[in-house]
Amino acid sequence: MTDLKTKSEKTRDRLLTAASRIFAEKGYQDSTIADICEQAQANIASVNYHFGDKQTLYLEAWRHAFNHELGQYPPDGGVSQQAPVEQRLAGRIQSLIRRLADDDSYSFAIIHKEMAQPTRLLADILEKEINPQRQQMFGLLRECLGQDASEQQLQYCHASIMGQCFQLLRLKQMQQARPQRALPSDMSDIGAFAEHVVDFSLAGIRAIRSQTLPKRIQA
Amino acid sequence: MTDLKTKSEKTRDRLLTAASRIFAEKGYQDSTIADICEQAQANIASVNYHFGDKQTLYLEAWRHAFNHELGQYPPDGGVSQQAPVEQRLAGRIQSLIRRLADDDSYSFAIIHKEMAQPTRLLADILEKEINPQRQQMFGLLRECLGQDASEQQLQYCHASIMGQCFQLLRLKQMQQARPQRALPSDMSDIGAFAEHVVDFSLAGIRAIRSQTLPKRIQA
DNA sequence: TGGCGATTCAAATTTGCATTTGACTGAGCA
DNA sequence: TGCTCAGTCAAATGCAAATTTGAATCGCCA
Repeated sequence: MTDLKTKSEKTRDRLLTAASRIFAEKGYQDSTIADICEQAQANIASVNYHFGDKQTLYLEAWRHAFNHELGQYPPDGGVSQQAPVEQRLAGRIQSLIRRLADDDSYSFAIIHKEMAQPTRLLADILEKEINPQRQQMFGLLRECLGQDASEQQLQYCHASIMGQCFQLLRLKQMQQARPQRALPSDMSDIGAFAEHVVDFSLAGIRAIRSQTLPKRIQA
Repeated sequence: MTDLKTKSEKTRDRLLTAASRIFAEKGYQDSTIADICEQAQANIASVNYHFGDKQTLYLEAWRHAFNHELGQYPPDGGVSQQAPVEQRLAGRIQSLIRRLADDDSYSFAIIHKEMAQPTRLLADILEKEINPQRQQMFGLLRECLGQDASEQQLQYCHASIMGQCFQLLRLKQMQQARPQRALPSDMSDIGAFAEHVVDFSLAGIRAIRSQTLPKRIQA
């Protein structure tokens, strides 16, 4: 890791790391500064010293997690721009799922919590960081579905894909929330699940597409 | 509505109704007893009198919502037991989506919040109430996927379907959380979305099934 | 009518947390 | 050696929200 100059930077860094982990695990409200500081081996007052308040720590922690994950998960999944569109979509889905499944990737887990219990604190950041990715996804879907696809069909297919991806987060979360109980689902083989979502979704998209085409003939 | 005998039952009922709505909207932590009592036109102390504490109110409110929805949304979606299995699965998915979309159905919205921010308070109830429905779903999926489908494939398909259904809740939630901003998705036509999920999912399931069959030939 | 258990109420108490304070530490430097 | 200043610390403060209390009220029935 990049070695840091002063002791304060080390503490600040530990705070950000612990905060992103705990915010991802419990959400903004349920996370306490005391807990974060304890896990970061820092004093309670260090949050105030380094960040001013809990809200700023939240924002900075998300940014910290997000930047940390940048590059590690290219949005295109490493698939060439020249590849067929379904392959590019597949790469994108796989990359997203791997990122969501990564126990050290907190930015999406925080978003997940934020969507369930909006604090509105991240709203601006999300708009700026997530919307571009969303638009790229829409572009791929438009290609897959054909030019006759309606805006609604695009949105629905997007929802179908994202819903499956986030379901993974939900199941992960539930598992870690109750260690003793029998697991409702085994999501340990992420690669297999990612492939499943790709196969399932591409089949779904082709079905929607083939519904759309006949309309053209009828018209 | 069923007329209630005593005034206390009325207050108790108003508390349960208000509580289930507010817990569904904000989750356990973010809901305050003061808010619930205000909306139920009851005194702060009435929660303590009727339920003892906030946790018990939470449990009772979920039960109240769940019972209230019983019958309104038959799990089979009104499709005959003799219908082809894909049709029965379709009915089930549609029924689930309509229920999730219903602004007056709180039990699933509370579950949704509970999954994102587990309080563990509902764990036992959920196990008892939800697992049967889950098992029925697995039965249908097993039929659709064929006898050669693995347990993992079943779980993955289940996750794909439930993920899409819950995505609707997520989007609804986000919409009501930020009134002014441009909507990320238009989910106003629930019937259309329900049909989309059915078409998308059945196509996905058939694709998984056709992957499975060849294994048998190879063997 | 008067008494009594069931409810309701406003006000007090307690709790859990974020935030603030002011004293302490230690490294760098003249 | 003594000054400065970024960081650290334990303890105090403040506040919002849950919980408790005890007095007031209601509805019913002897």
